[in-house]
Amino acid sequence: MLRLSKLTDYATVILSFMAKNNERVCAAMELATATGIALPTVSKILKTLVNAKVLISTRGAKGGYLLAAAPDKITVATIISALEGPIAVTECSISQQGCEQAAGCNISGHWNVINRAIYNALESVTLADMIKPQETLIPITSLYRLESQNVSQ
Amino acid sequence: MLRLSKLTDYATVILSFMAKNNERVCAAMELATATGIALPTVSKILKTLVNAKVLISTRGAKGGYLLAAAPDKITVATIISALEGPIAVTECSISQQGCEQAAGCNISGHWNVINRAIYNALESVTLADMIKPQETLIPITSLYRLESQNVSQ
DNA sequence: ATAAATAGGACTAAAATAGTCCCCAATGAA
DNA sequence: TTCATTGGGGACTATTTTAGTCCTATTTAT
Repeated sequence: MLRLSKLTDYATVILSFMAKNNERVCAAMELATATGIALPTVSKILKTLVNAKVLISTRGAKGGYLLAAAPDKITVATIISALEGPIAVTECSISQQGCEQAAGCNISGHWNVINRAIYNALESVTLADMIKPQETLIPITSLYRLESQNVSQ
Repeated sequence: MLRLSKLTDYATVILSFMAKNNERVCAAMELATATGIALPTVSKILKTLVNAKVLISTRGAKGGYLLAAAPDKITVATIISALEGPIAVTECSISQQGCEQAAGCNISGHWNVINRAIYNALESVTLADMIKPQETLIPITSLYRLESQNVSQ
């Protein structure tokens, strides 16, 4: 299914909330309450996002978290790679030395083409896009074509 | 990292081998030997691919597996959805009823746009492409841009 | 000082994935 | 017609990954 982890999903929810409250420092506790995600989990995600420089943190009383850039400068690709590491579909695309079966495997170049296409798709959507009303963005026909895929499974 | 499961990776290796030996029936045992993947695992993957109609099987002595279509008609999207189910990045994109937090969540439409872009990328590469020599397909510049992403992790 | 926050990391629990095995069904050949 | 060969289906186990929690240290406003 080419799944994103739950934590990444949570991260987009948290960041969307923050983007709507742009320029305001939010404490972890506030974000947990607002999103309904447990505090320790929110906290873990926020720390990761700080390390990836998506957020800036302030310690101490009245501290909290703030977006490190404007919502239209933060892409989905950035968020995903912050939580999951490099955006690539196979192990061998990440480490340059390839897999054990490197000798018999001539297909890594093709995965790179695929990875690049996926990366471009993720790079083209920003946090600002995500908080826009969605009606402007769904071409109904595309949903139908996606669903017809599901049938084969 | 947006990972594909190992089984899917194996499937591409197995199918690539079969594509190179197109029109020849291959037994599971032969494929296991050729790819270095354990027989029970190969067998499991082959069964899945038969169910998804990517392969056709023949039982009994001299039986085995055959591609159900020409290599240039079998896309990577087909292979991936055979093994992993619908190609979508979030749970909520699959079931139409959305997640528990549906009320507060306005972003599913945006995931659909992303899913579609990814699906198109995967649909545009076929098994025939994958067995071509890879030199013809890697634009070096794209690799550099992909690597610069990895740094942030 | 003290209370309110984040930082870092260890740890546990739960879930998904990978891998194996067994018994059945089909088929071709001796 | 019997037997070796090959796939079909599914249960089961082990492993790995992911999710989630918790503890202690550090920072800072009041």
